[in-house]
Amino acid sequence: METKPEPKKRIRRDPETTRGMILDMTEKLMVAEGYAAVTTRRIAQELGLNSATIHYYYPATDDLFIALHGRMTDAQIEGLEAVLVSDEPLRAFWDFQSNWAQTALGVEFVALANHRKTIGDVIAGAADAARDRQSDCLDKAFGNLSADPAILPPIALATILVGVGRLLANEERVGITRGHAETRAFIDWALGYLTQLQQPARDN
Amino acid sequence: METKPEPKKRIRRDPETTRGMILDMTEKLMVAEGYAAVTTRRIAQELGLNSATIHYYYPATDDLFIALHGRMTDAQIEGLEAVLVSDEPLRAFWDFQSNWAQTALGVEFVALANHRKTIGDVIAGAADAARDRQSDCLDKAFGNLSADPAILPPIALATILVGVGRLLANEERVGITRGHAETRAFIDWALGYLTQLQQPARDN
DNA sequence: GTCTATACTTCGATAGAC
DNA sequence: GTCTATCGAAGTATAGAC
Repeated sequence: METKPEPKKRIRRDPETTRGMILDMTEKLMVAEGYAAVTTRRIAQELGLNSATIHYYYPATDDLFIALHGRMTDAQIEGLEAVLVSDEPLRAFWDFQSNWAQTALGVEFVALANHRKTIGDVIAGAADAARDRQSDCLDKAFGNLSADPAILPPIALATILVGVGRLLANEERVGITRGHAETRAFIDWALGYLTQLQQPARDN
Repeated sequence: METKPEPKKRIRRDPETTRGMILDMTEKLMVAEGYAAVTTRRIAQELGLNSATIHYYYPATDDLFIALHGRMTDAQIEGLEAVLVSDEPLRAFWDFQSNWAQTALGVEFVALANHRKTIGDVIAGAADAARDRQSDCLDKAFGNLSADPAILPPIALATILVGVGRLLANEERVGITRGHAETRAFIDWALGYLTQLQQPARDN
Protein backbone atom coordinates (compact mmCIF):
# COMPACT_ATOMS: atom_id res chain seq x y z
CA MET A 1 0.00 0.00 0.00
CA GLU A 2 1.67 3.18 -1.14
CA THR A 3 0.54 6.13 0.92
CA LYS A 4 1.15 9.55 -0.49
CA PRO A 5 3.53 11.40 1.87
CA GLU A 6 2.19 14.43 3.62
CA PRO A 7 3.48 17.65 2.04
CA LYS A 8 6.01 19.34 4.27
CA LYS A 9 5.01 22.43 6.21
CA ARG A 10 6.21 25.66 4.73
CA ILE A 11 7.77 27.75 7.46
CA ARG A 12 8.22 31.37 6.59
CA ARG A 13 11.35 32.87 8.10
CA ASP A 14 13.11 36.17 8.07
CA PRO A 15 15.39 36.06 4.98
CA GLU A 16 18.45 37.16 6.93
CA THR A 17 17.84 34.42 9.49
CA THR A 18 17.79 31.78 6.79
CA ARG A 19 20.90 33.21 5.15
CA GLY A 20 22.69 33.01 8.49
CA MET A 21 21.54 29.43 9.07
CA ILE A 22 22.83 28.40 5.66
CA LEU A 23 26.22 30.03 6.14
CA ASP A 24 26.55 28.56 9.63
CA MET A 25 25.89 25.06 8.34
CA THR A 26 28.25 25.54 5.41
CA GLU A 27 30.99 26.53 7.81
CA LYS A 28 30.25 23.61 10.10
CA LEU A 29 30.41 21.13 7.24
CA MET A 30 33.61 22.58 5.81
CA VAL A 31 35.44 22.39 9.12
CA ALA A 32 34.14 18.97 10.12
CA GLU A 33 34.25 17.15 6.79
CA GLY A 34 36.05 19.34 4.27
CA TYR A 35 34.81 21.56 1.47
CA ALA A 36 33.82 18.58 -0.64
CA ALA A 37 31.15 17.71 1.91
CA VAL A 38 29.38 20.97 1.15
CA THR A 39 26.49 20.25 -1.20
CA THR A 40 23.21 22.07 -1.44
CA ARG A 41 21.35 18.86 -0.67
CA ARG A 42 23.44 18.14 2.41
CA ILE A 43 23.00 21.64 3.80
CA ALA A 44 19.27 21.47 3.22
CA GLN A 45 19.05 18.08 4.88
CA GLU A 46 20.96 19.18 7.98
CA LEU A 47 18.76 22.26 8.32
CA GLY A 48 15.51 20.48 7.57
CA LEU A 49 15.12 22.60 4.48
CA ASN A 50 14.73 21.87 0.80
CA SER A 51 17.71 22.07 -1.50
CA ALA A 52 15.85 24.44 -3.80
CA THR A 53 15.70 26.91 -0.92
CA ILE A 54 19.48 26.98 -0.78
CA HIS A 55 19.57 27.79 -4.47
CA TYR A 56 17.01 30.53 -3.90
CA TYR A 57 19.46 32.39 -1.62
CA TYR A 58 22.68 31.35 -3.33
CA PRO A 59 21.91 30.54 -6.98
CA ALA A 60 25.21 28.78 -7.59
CA THR A 61 27.29 26.88 -5.04
CA ASP A 62 30.20 29.23 -5.68
CA ASP A 63 28.09 32.14 -4.44
CA LEU A 64 27.72 30.27 -1.18
CA PHE A 65 31.45 29.78 -0.76
CA ILE A 66 32.21 33.39 -1.62
CA ALA A 67 29.66 34.69 0.86
CA LEU A 68 31.06 32.52 3.65
CA HIS A 69 34.58 33.59 2.79
CA GLY A 70 33.58 37.22 3.11
CA ARG A 71 32.04 36.57 6.50
CA MET A 72 35.20 34.76 7.62
CA THR A 73 37.40 37.65 6.53
CA ASP A 74 35.27 40.13 8.45
CA ALA A 75 35.47 38.00 11.58
CA GLN A 76 39.23 37.76 11.19
CA ILE A 77 39.57 41.52 11.10
CA GLU A 78 37.42 41.87 14.18
CA GLY A 79 39.61 39.36 15.97
CA LEU A 80 42.70 41.34 15.10
CA GLU A 81 41.21 44.48 16.56
CA ALA A 82 40.98 42.64 19.87
CA VAL A 83 44.66 41.74 19.60
CA LEU A 84 45.59 45.41 19.38
CA VAL A 85 44.16 46.27 22.78
CA SER A 86 45.62 43.26 24.57
CA ASP A 87 48.26 43.51 27.32
CA GLU A 88 50.48 41.11 25.41
CA PRO A 89 49.61 41.70 21.76
CA LEU A 90 52.20 39.29 20.41
CA ARG A 91 50.95 36.41 22.50
CA ALA A 92 47.37 37.38 21.79
CA PHE A 93 48.12 37.24 18.09
CA TRP A 94 49.61 33.77 18.43
CA ASP A 95 46.70 32.48 20.49
CA PHE A 96 44.39 33.91 17.92
CA GLN A 97 46.19 32.22 15.07
CA SER A 98 46.94 28.83 16.57
CA ASN A 99 43.73 28.19 18.46
CA TRP A 100 41.21 30.06 16.41
CA ALA A 101 38.61 27.58 15.25
CA GLN A 102 38.40 29.28 11.88
CA THR A 103 42.00 28.39 11.07
CA ALA A 104 40.69 25.12 9.75
CA LEU A 105 38.20 27.01 7.66
CA GLY A 106 40.98 29.06 6.08
CA VAL A 107 42.84 25.93 5.12
CA GLU A 108 39.75 24.51 3.48
CA PHE A 109 39.37 27.67 1.46
CA VAL A 110 42.92 27.43 0.15
CA ALA A 111 42.27 23.84 -0.87
CA LEU A 112 39.01 24.89 -2.47
CA ALA A 113 40.73 27.68 -4.37
CA ASN A 114 42.97 25.06 -5.88
CA HIS A 115 40.03 22.96 -6.97
CA ARG A 116 37.81 25.73 -8.30
CA LYS A 117 39.76 28.31 -10.22
CA THR A 118 36.67 30.53 -10.41
CA ILE A 119 36.69 31.46 -6.75
CA GLY A 120 40.45 31.15 -6.46
CA ASP A 121 40.92 34.74 -7.61
CA VAL A 122 38.50 36.09 -5.03
CA ILE A 123 40.20 34.19 -2.25
CA ALA A 124 43.74 35.08 -3.31
CA GLY A 125 43.00 38.80 -3.29
CA ALA A 126 41.36 38.63 0.11
CA ALA A 127 44.27 36.64 1.55
CA ASP A 128 46.83 39.21 0.44
CA ALA A 129 44.74 41.94 2.04
CA ALA A 130 44.40 39.92 5.23
CA ARG A 131 48.17 39.48 5.55
CA ASP A 132 48.66 43.23 5.15
CA ARG A 133 46.12 43.70 7.88
CA GLN A 134 47.92 41.20 10.13
CA SER A 135 51.17 42.97 9.47
CA ASP A 136 49.70 46.38 10.28
CA CYS A 137 48.34 44.93 13.46
CA LEU A 138 51.72 43.67 14.66
CA ASP A 139 53.34 46.83 13.42
CA LYS A 140 51.14 49.14 15.45
CA ALA A 141 51.39 47.01 18.54
CA PHE A 142 55.12 46.49 18.38
CA GLY A 143 56.97 48.70 16.04
CA ASN A 144 59.86 46.49 15.09
CA LEU A 145 60.32 43.15 16.73
CA SER A 146 64.02 42.63 16.42
CA ALA A 147 67.23 44.38 17.27
CA ASP A 148 67.61 44.78 13.54
CA PRO A 149 64.20 45.43 11.99
CA ALA A 150 65.53 44.34 8.63
CA ILE A 151 65.91 40.83 10.02
CA LEU A 152 62.42 40.14 11.26
CA PRO A 153 59.87 42.62 9.92
CA PRO A 154 56.35 42.26 11.34
CA ILE A 155 55.02 40.82 8.10
CA ALA A 156 57.54 37.96 8.26
CA LEU A 157 56.66 37.24 11.88
CA ALA A 158 52.98 37.26 10.96
CA THR A 159 53.61 34.83 8.11
CA ILE A 160 55.61 32.46 10.30
CA LEU A 161 53.06 32.46 13.10
CA VAL A 162 50.26 31.88 10.63
CA GLY A 163 52.14 29.03 8.97
CA VAL A 164 53.00 27.22 12.18
CA GLY A 165 49.58 27.89 13.68
CA ARG A 166 47.86 26.46 10.66
CA LEU A 167 50.01 23.36 10.59
CA LEU A 168 49.27 22.63 14.23
CA ALA A 169 45.56 23.30 13.97
CA ASN A 170 45.24 21.41 10.74
CA GLU A 171 47.19 18.37 11.84
CA GLU A 172 45.51 18.12 15.21
CA ARG A 173 42.21 18.09 13.39
CA VAL A 174 43.12 14.76 11.77
CA GLY A 175 44.92 13.28 14.76
CA ILE A 176 48.56 14.12 13.99
CA THR A 177 50.30 15.35 17.14
CA ARG A 178 54.01 14.45 16.92
CA GLY A 179 56.23 17.41 17.77
CA HIS A 180 53.36 19.76 18.57
CA ALA A 181 54.04 20.14 22.28
CA GLU A 182 57.72 20.92 21.66
CA THR A 183 56.78 23.43 18.99
CA ARG A 184 54.27 25.25 21.18
CA ALA A 185 56.83 25.40 23.96
CA PHE A 186 59.40 26.98 21.68
CA ILE A 187 56.98 29.51 20.23
CA ASP A 188 55.99 30.42 23.75
CA TRP A 189 59.61 30.99 24.65
CA ALA A 190 60.31 32.96 21.49
CA LEU A 191 57.36 35.27 22.00
CA GLY A 192 58.58 36.02 25.49
CA TYR A 193 62.05 36.72 24.14
CA LEU A 194 60.75 39.07 21.47
CA THR A 195 58.56 40.89 23.98
CA GLN A 196 61.51 41.35 26.28
CA LEU A 197 63.58 42.63 23.38
CA GLN A 198 60.90 45.17 22.67
CA GLN A 199 60.52 46.42 26.21
CA PRO A 200 63.79 48.46 26.48
CA ALA A 201 63.23 49.99 23.06
CA ARG A 202 59.90 51.30 24.25
CA ASP A 203 61.56 53.01 27.19
CA ASN A 204 63.95 55.02 25.03
CA MET B 1 22.81 7.51 -40.13
CA GLU B 2 24.21 6.06 -36.89
CA THR B 3 27.56 4.39 -37.48
CA LYS B 4 28.72 1.99 -34.83
CA PRO B 5 31.95 3.34 -33.34
CA GLU B 6 35.08 1.29 -33.89
CA PRO B 7 36.02 -0.64 -30.73
CA LYS B 8 39.12 0.75 -29.09
CA LYS B 9 42.39 -1.09 -29.50
CA ARG B 10 43.42 -3.10 -26.49
CA ILE B 11 47.02 -2.37 -25.66
CA ARG B 12 48.65 -4.86 -23.39
CA ARG B 13 51.13 -3.28 -20.98
CA ASP B 14 53.33 -4.40 -18.18
CA PRO B 15 51.15 -4.21 -15.06
CA GLU B 16 53.73 -2.23 -13.12
CA THR B 17 53.95 0.29 -15.95
CA THR B 18 50.21 0.84 -15.85
CA ARG B 19 50.23 1.12 -12.07
CA GLY B 20 52.92 3.79 -12.31
CA MET B 21 51.02 5.70 -14.99
CA ILE B 22 47.90 5.71 -12.85
CA LEU B 23 49.70 6.92 -9.74
CA ASP B 24 51.55 9.60 -11.73
CA MET B 25 48.31 10.96 -13.10
CA THR B 26 46.63 10.85 -9.71
CA GLU B 27 49.46 12.90 -8.26
CA LYS B 28 49.35 15.35 -11.13
CA LEU B 29 45.62 15.88 -10.73
CA MET B 30 45.82 16.28 -6.97
CA VAL B 31 48.53 18.91 -7.17
CA ALA B 32 47.03 20.81 -10.08
CA GLU B 33 43.34 20.72 -9.20
CA GLY B 34 42.95 19.27 -5.71
CA TYR B 35 41.93 15.87 -4.42
CA ALA B 36 38.34 16.39 -5.51
CA ALA B 37 39.49 16.38 -9.14
CA VAL B 38 40.69 12.80 -8.78
CA THR B 39 38.06 10.49 -10.25
CA THR B 40 38.51 7.15 -11.96
CA ARG B 41 36.92 8.52 -15.12
CA ARG B 42 39.15 11.57 -15.20
CA ILE B 43 42.32 9.53 -14.70
CA ALA B 44 41.27 7.11 -17.41
CA GLN B 45 40.45 9.93 -19.80
CA GLU B 46 43.79 11.68 -19.28
CA LEU B 47 45.67 8.42 -19.84
CA GLY B 48 43.58 7.29 -22.78
CA LEU B 49 42.41 4.33 -20.75
CA ASN B 50 39.05 3.03 -19.68
CA SER B 51 37.76 3.77 -16.20
CA ALA B 52 37.21 0.06 -15.57
CA THR B 53 40.93 -0.46 -15.99
CA ILE B 54 41.59 1.87 -13.08
CA HIS B 55 39.24 -0.19 -10.94
CA TYR B 56 41.05 -3.33 -12.02
CA TYR B 57 44.27 -2.08 -10.40
CA TYR B 58 42.70 -0.13 -7.55
CA PRO B 59 39.28 -1.60 -6.81
CA ALA B 60 38.15 1.35 -4.72
CA THR B 61 39.21 4.95 -5.07
CA ASP B 62 40.54 4.90 -1.51
CA ASP B 63 43.02 2.19 -2.51
CA LEU B 64 44.34 4.60 -5.08
CA PHE B 65 44.85 7.39 -2.58
CA ILE B 66 46.49 5.08 -0.06
CA ALA B 67 48.88 3.70 -2.66
CA LEU B 68 49.90 7.20 -3.75
CA HIS B 69 50.35 8.27 -0.17
CA GLY B 70 52.70 5.36 0.41
CA ARG B 71 54.73 6.30 -2.62
CA MET B 72 54.92 9.90 -1.43
CA THR B 73 56.13 8.85 2.01
CA ASP B 74 58.84 6.68 0.49
CA ALA B 75 60.01 9.57 -1.70
CA GLN B 76 60.09 11.85 1.33
CA ILE B 77 62.35 9.47 3.20
CA GLU B 78 64.68 9.23 0.23
CA GLY B 79 64.86 13.00 0.04
CA LEU B 80 65.78 13.19 3.70
CA GLU B 81 68.64 10.75 3.18
CA ALA B 82 70.07 13.23 0.69
CA VAL B 83 69.83 15.97 3.31
CA LEU B 84 72.01 13.96 5.68
CA VAL B 85 75.01 13.98 3.36
CA SER B 86 74.79 17.66 2.43
CA ASP B 87 77.42 20.24 3.39
CA GLU B 88 74.75 22.41 5.00
CA PRO B 89 72.16 19.93 6.21
CA LEU B 90 69.95 22.53 7.85
CA ARG B 91 69.70 24.61 4.70
CA ALA B 92 69.26 21.50 2.61
CA PHE B 93 66.36 20.47 4.83
CA TRP B 94 64.71 23.85 4.41
CA ASP B 95 65.17 23.85 0.63
CA PHE B 96 63.72 20.39 0.58
CA GLN B 97 60.68 21.42 2.59
CA SER B 98 59.91 24.81 1.08
CA ASN B 99 60.56 24.11 -2.56
CA TRP B 100 59.73 20.47 -2.74
CA ALA B 101 57.04 19.98 -5.34
CA GLN B 102 55.32 17.34 -3.24
CA THR B 103 54.57 19.83 -0.48
CA ALA B 104 51.34 20.62 -2.25
CA LEU B 105 50.58 16.92 -2.38
CA GLY B 106 51.02 16.62 1.37
CA VAL B 107 48.57 19.44 1.95
CA GLU B 108 46.00 17.78 -0.26
CA PHE B 109 46.34 14.58 1.70
CA VAL B 110 45.66 16.37 4.98
CA ALA B 111 42.57 17.91 3.45
CA LEU B 112 41.56 14.53 2.10
CA ALA B 113 42.06 12.93 5.51
CA ASN B 114 39.58 15.41 6.90
CA HIS B 115 37.06 14.61 4.22
CA ARG B 116 37.36 10.82 4.26
CA LYS B 117 37.77 9.57 7.79
CA THR B 118 38.42 6.06 6.44
CA ILE B 119 41.83 6.88 5.04
CA GLY B 120 42.46 9.54 7.66
CA ASP B 121 43.79 6.94 10.08
CA VAL B 122 46.27 5.63 7.55
CA ILE B 123 47.52 9.10 6.75
CA ALA B 124 47.73 10.25 10.37
CA GLY B 125 49.89 7.28 11.34
CA ALA B 126 52.21 7.80 8.42
CA ALA B 127 52.52 11.53 9.14
CA ASP B 128 53.55 10.92 12.75
CA ALA B 129 56.18 8.46 11.56
CA ALA B 130 57.42 10.93 8.97
CA ARG B 131 57.88 13.67 11.56
CA ASP B 132 59.91 11.28 13.72
CA ARG B 133 62.00 10.56 10.70
CA GLN B 134 62.51 14.27 9.99
CA SER B 135 63.49 14.78 13.57
CA ASP B 136 65.99 11.91 13.48
CA CYS B 137 67.42 13.42 10.35
CA LEU B 138 68.06 16.83 11.93
CA ASP B 139 69.22 15.15 15.10
CA LYS B 140 71.92 13.11 13.39
CA ALA B 141 73.10 16.01 11.28
CA PHE B 142 73.14 18.56 14.08
CA GLY B 143 72.86 17.15 17.51
CA ASN B 144 71.09 19.96 19.30
CA LEU B 145 70.45 23.19 17.51
CA SER B 146 70.35 25.67 20.32
CA ALA B 147 72.49 26.78 23.20
CA ASP B 148 69.83 25.18 25.37
CA PRO B 149 68.54 22.02 23.66
CA ALA B 150 65.42 22.17 25.80
CA ILE B 151 64.45 25.37 24.01
CA LEU B 152 64.56 24.24 20.41
CA PRO B 153 64.66 20.46 20.05
CA PRO B 154 65.08 19.16 16.50
CA ILE B 155 61.50 17.98 16.31
CA ALA B 156 60.24 21.50 17.00
CA LEU B 157 62.54 22.97 14.38
CA ALA B 158 61.35 20.35 11.91
CA THR B 159 57.73 21.17 12.66
CA ILE B 160 58.27 24.90 12.27
CA LEU B 161 60.15 24.55 8.99
CA VAL B 162 57.49 22.21 7.65
CA GLY B 163 54.71 24.58 8.69
CA VAL B 164 56.25 27.68 7.18
CA GLY B 165 57.43 25.81 4.08
CA ARG B 166 53.97 24.45 3.47
CA LEU B 167 52.31 27.82 3.90
CA LEU B 168 54.63 29.44 1.37
CA ALA B 169 54.40 26.64 -1.17
CA ASN B 170 50.67 26.35 -0.74
CA GLU B 171 49.91 30.05 -0.99
CA GLU B 172 52.19 30.64 -3.94
CA ARG B 173 50.31 27.92 -5.74
CA VAL B 174 47.15 30.02 -5.68
CA GLY B 175 48.85 33.37 -6.24
CA ILE B 176 49.23 34.65 -2.67
CA THR B 177 52.68 36.20 -2.21
CA ARG B 178 52.42 38.93 0.44
CA GLY B 179 55.17 38.64 3.03
CA HIS B 180 56.85 35.66 1.42
CA ALA B 181 60.10 37.38 0.44
CA GLU B 182 60.54 38.80 3.95
CA THR B 183 59.82 35.41 5.47
CA ARG B 184 62.31 33.58 3.27
CA ALA B 185 64.94 36.19 4.09
CA PHE B 186 64.42 35.71 7.81
CA ILE B 187 64.47 31.92 7.63
CA ASP B 188 67.67 32.19 5.64
CA TRP B 189 69.20 34.39 8.32
CA ALA B 190 67.96 32.13 11.14
CA LEU B 191 69.39 29.00 9.54
CA GLY B 192 72.76 30.71 9.23
CA TYR B 193 72.56 31.77 12.87
CA LEU B 194 71.73 28.26 14.04
CA THR B 195 74.52 26.78 11.95
CA GLN B 196 77.00 29.25 13.39
CA LEU B 197 75.78 28.41 16.87
CA GLN B 198 76.42 24.77 16.18
CA GLN B 199 79.89 25.19 14.76
CA PRO B 200 81.79 25.95 18.01
CA ALA B 201 79.98 23.15 19.82
CA ARG B 202 81.22 20.74 17.21
CA ASP B 203 84.80 21.80 17.83
CA ASN B 204 84.64 21.13 21.57
C1' DG C 1 44.98 -6.71 -19.18
C1' DT C 2 41.79 -3.89 -21.30
C1' DC C 3 37.64 -3.02 -23.26
C1' DT C 4 32.02 -2.34 -23.61
C1' DA C 5 27.97 -1.80 -21.27
C1' DT C 6 25.18 -0.92 -17.59
C1' DA C 7 23.09 -0.43 -12.75
C1' DC C 8 23.00 2.63 -9.21
C1' DT C 9 23.99 6.93 -6.71
C1' DT C 10 24.50 11.74 -5.89
C1' DC C 11 25.00 16.24 -7.38
C1' DG C 12 23.69 21.14 -9.48
C1' DA C 13 20.20 23.61 -11.18
C1' DT C 14 15.60 24.99 -12.72
C1' DA C 15 10.29 25.24 -13.39
C1' DG C 16 6.39 25.86 -11.25
C1' DA C 17 2.89 24.97 -7.39
C1' DC C 18 1.68 26.87 -2.94
C1' DG D 1 9.91 32.12 0.96
C1' DT D 2 9.59 27.36 0.68
C1' DC D 3 8.09 23.38 -1.26
C1' DT D 4 7.59 19.25 -5.10
C1' DA D 5 9.28 17.34 -9.08
C1' DT D 6 12.41 16.60 -12.51
C1' DC D 7 16.36 16.85 -16.05
C1' DG D 8 20.95 16.12 -17.14
C1' DA D 9 25.67 15.52 -15.83
C1' DA D 10 29.06 13.03 -13.40
C1' DG D 11 30.52 9.73 -10.05
C1' DT D 12 31.53 4.52 -8.19
C1' DA D 13 31.57 0.07 -9.12
C1' DT D 14 30.62 -4.42 -11.38
C1' DA D 15 29.72 -8.13 -15.06
C1' DG D 16 31.32 -10.06 -18.84
C1' DA D 17 33.25 -10.02 -23.75
C1' DC D 18 37.73 -10.03 -25.97
